[in-house]
Amino acid sequence: MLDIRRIRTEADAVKAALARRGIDTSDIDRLVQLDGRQRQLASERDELRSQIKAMSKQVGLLRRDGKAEEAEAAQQESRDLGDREQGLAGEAATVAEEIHDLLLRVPNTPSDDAPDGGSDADNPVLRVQNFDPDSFGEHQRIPHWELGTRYGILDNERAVKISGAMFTMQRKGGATLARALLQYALDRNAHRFEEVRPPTLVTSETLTATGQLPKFADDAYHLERDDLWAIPTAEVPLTSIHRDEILDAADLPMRFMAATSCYRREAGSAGRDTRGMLRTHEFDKVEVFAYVAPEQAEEQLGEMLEGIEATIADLGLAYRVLDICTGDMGQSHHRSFDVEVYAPGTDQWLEVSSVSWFSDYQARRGNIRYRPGSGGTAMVHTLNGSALAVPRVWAAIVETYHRADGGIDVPDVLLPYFRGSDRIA
RNA sequence: GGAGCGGUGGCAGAGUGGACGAAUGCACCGGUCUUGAAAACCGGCGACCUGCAAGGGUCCGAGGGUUCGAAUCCCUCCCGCUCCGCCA
Repeated sequence: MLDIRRIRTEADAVKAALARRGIDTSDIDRLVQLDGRQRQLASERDELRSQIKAMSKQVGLLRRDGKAEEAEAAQQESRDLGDREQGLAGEAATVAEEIHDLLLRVPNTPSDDAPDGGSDADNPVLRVQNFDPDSFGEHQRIPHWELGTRYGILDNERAVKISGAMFTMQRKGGATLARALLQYALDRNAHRFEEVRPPTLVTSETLTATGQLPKFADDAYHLERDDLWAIPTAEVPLTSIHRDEILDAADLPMRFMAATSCYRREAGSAGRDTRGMLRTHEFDKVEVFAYVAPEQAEEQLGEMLEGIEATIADLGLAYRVLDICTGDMGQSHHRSFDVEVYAPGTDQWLEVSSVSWFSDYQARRGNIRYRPGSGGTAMVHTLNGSALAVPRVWAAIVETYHRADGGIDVPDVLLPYFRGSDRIA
């Protein structure tokens, strides 16, 4: 969430920044108004409390000195002050609640560097790598779900029987490929990031810190009896590792990575990309994450993007990098880049990674601070990126590595994970 | 799930209705001493809100309640430990 002090002192600048997302900014006006009222109420209450405290001390002294009548009078006066204070407290609680609810729903302000735009159609393509459209043969122009069925490495029919629509199951070399990709991505990043196996069922507080709650509750799986949520990405538990803590500046940046299953209800997506495994309710992903001091954020962002590009490039896949525009950014994002791989079978660019800088938006929601050299405490910045989202990379590999004479090769960098085989199928 | 015991500052740990935001120790920071360091000694040392400042206010797991006054009493919940049950 945004800093209420920033909203108070720079309301116009905040509104201008949010307007670049193409959203209504009347919430900011309302927040400024509520904030003024809250501050007024707080100062009145502080004054009353101060009087009550002084009065109570006097009561104690009077009673000790045996002056019962005077003590009784002071008690009565203190009671009256207490009643007034109660009234103010009630109003203050109402105002505080409205402020909190509003703040949780106001999105992050985009970075000045983020390009303007209204939708994903406006995202500038920063670069295209390894891509030559004429290099693909007819045998590579077959969608992965056809190849998957042909070679028995994808069995979605049975996945649907087991779990319903939009679930997927890989078998044999296809299953090996999915697991190999996870291990490959972890190994690629192990020199920079601490490996973590976090819980994948989390509390509402955890899901609120990253921004999925309260606005996007419908997108997540909820286990009602236990009030737990299935994570949509490892970003969720990783961000909450140090929630409600104050970090030592010397420890920053702190970097974590995790391979987890991710669960998404994907409401409203039926009918598009539902074949194969491009869009499913459950998939595996390796996520990289960092807590940094604000001045370290841009460098960390560049480093993450670079690492992710190298991971994809070394798999021998064509990819491109998009600079996400203000109209397409997620609620919590301050700056964001997408990496898309080229899937020849369907002639599509598939989003396999999103590298994002959240400024202090998530840190404030999760109360994650550090002690800067200047003294006191300040909010950290958080960043994360998908190091490798398995299903779409799986699809691109199966299509790209399909041989003209039949069979599917293992990309060189994955050979160590294939038990001596050099064939996926 | 049942029974018992707990939850206090970075850590350990006192405090069971009245000057407690909280003793003490450790850790940490500054200083004295020393060629340097250690030791010793002196001083400092929580977070947050508000205010130009002086100051005022909030926070002892969370939320409610009793009281003139709550870390302290009562209720609910959460978490931890021990034992039992169950279990990969």
